Amino acid sequence: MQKSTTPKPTVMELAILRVLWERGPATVRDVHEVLDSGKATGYTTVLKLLQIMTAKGMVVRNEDERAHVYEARLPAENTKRQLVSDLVQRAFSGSASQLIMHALSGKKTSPAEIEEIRRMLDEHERKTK
Amino acid sequence: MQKSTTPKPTVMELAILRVLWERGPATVRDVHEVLDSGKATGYTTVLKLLQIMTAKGMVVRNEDERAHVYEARLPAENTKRQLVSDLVQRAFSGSASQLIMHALSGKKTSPAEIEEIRRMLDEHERKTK
DNA sequence: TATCGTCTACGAAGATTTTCGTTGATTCTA
DNA sequence: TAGAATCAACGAAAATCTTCGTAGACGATA
Repeated sequence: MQKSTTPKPTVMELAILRVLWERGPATVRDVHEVLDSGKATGYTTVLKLLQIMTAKGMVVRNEDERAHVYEARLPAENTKRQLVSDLVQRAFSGSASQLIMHALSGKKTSPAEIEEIRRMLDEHERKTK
Repeated sequence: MQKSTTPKPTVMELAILRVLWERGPATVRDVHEVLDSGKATGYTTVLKLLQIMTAKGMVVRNEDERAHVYEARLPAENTKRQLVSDLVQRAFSGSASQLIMHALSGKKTSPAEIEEIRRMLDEHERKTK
C-alpha cells in the first residue's frame, strides 16, 4: 500500500493551507492578503513558504500566468484527519474518545453542537456497520 | 483575570510530560529509561529538556535529593485540553464538532468506544445543564 | 585517599522553521 | 519608451527546538 505521506504541515504551513482550502487556488498575493489581516506576515515569507510547500508536494503550482497559482494537493479532510490522528497518538496514546472528552471539556460546546455530534456518531455507526 | 499561560509543549516536551503524568514525580534517569525504550534519546538530552521545562514553569523540581525529582506543574487534563483547543483553533476554526468528526473518521473507532463517547456526551450535557 | 559511577550544569552544535532583503524579469502606464 | 508596480527566485539571517560532549560535584567503596 502506497502511503501518501505528505509530511505534517508546520504551524505556518497550516495557516496557508487553510486559506487555500477556503478560497481554492490562489496566488501568493491572495494568500498574503488573507493572512496579513490576522497578523503581520511578509509577502516574501508567504512566497517562500509556498515554494517550500511545493517542494514538499503539499501544494501544486500552476505557472501558466505570471502570478503562479497555488492549490492544496490533498483534500482538506485528509490533512485534518492526519493532524487529529497525530495529536491522538502523541497526547492520548491513540484513544480517540479521550481526545473527544477533552474537546468537550474545552470552553463552550453548545447544545446544538452536542446534537450535531450525536448525529455524527449515528452516522458513523451506520456507515461502519 | 490571570491566564496561567504555560506555553504549549513542544513534541519532545510532551513526550516527557506523558512520562511524568503516568509515573508521577520522577528523576531524569526514570524519564530517560521510559523514553529510551521507544526511541534513542540521550540522557543529557532529557536532562536538558527538563531544565528548560523547569525554566518555563512547565515542571517543578525538587532538589532535596542529589538526583532531582521533576513533576508536571499542571494536571495532565489542563495541558491536554490546551493542546486540543490549540488544534481546534488552528485547524478547525474553533469548531469542536469538526474536530470530533475527523477524529471519528480516523482509523478504527470501536463500537465500544462509540458507546463511551455517547456516555461522555450525556455526562457533559448533564453537567452543563 | 584514589577511583569509579552517577548526577547537574553549561555551552554549543545541528536541525527545523520562519522571516525577509535583494536581484532580476515581466507587465503596466504615463 | 522610461519609470513604476508586481512578481518569482534565492540565499541567508533569525528564531526555535533538539541533541550531546564536557566539566565538575558528590557519593560509595576498596
